[in-house]
Amino acid sequence: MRQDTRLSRLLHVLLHMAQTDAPMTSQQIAVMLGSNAVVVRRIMAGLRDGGYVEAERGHGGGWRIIRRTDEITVLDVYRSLGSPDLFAFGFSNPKPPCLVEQSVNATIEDTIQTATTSILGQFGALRLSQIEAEVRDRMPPLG
Amino acid sequence: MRQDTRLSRLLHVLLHMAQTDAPMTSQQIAVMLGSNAVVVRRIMAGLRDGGYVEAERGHGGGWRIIRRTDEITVLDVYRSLGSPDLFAFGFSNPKPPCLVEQSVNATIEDTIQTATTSILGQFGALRLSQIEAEVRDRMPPLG
DNA sequence: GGGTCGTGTAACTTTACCTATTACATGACC
DNA sequence: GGTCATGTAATAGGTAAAGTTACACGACCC
Repeated sequence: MRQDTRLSRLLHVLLHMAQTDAPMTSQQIAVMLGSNAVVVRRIMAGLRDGGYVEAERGHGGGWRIIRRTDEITVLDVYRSLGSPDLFAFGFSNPKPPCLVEQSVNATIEDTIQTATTSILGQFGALRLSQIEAEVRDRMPPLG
Repeated sequence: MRQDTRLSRLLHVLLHMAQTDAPMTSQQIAVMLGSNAVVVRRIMAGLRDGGYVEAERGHGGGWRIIRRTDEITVLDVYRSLGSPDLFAFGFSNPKPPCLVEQSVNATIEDTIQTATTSILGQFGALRLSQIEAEVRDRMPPLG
């Protein structure tokens, strides 16, 4: 199954936007992501509606981050995407008449529930500023 | 993203097979799952190769479970499917030159790693017999 | 041994969803 | 007014599971 890469793309974009004051155009971002300007605008729409970024049109326009990186968590970004499915597996029939299938569903559901709590908990605890700090760790020393 | 329902289907089938001595044909199973006999044979192939079920051809043939339900874990069934991806999200470029993207990937990877451990741990601890017990809990009392 | 029933598999189609592309309207600046 | 940029609809592409068709192989029954 093809994976949804929007979350990691958005994080990538936001961190770059945080590094500069100048607005970035969708086209610039698209090149950075190896993607397409329209795709970029599409996935940025949620962040704009969530109040994390701003878009200006015309000459000198583009996208700008309008919150500090310690005010945005990975969970915020995930929610801006509309909280897409986290898991690649699930069950076909949500309300089966068969008791056996009900139990199987309950079992899978329980696992998914536990893992969801774990993942969203991690996302919620992770601020963009922490990823920024990790970037600095990866930077080779200057001079 | 469409979800992979093979795991829950296999569990469902195995538990029904454990309830009877007579072999079940792919067609019977397909009706049970609201699916197709060829699809059933396809997803059962891994269980057969893993030594959990046996298939006999011809008159009176079909699928039979050849292990006790307390000898099979959900993890075994999952592995029989070839350990498919658990998560619907991921990153596009596994080895990006960009330091920022590297950090984002590491962050996502860390979350996925933690959640994978949690999920596979739960799968490994869950025997089919435990799901059977849950089915009994759901049964209305007799008489 | 021919007929029927069942698995085993290959090949193709369908389905669903993210991704990519095209096209065009709208707004902002020079 | 022209150009640059976002906003969005409409359409095509890519991928993987699910569904379908077709047929070979093997086992049982008469």
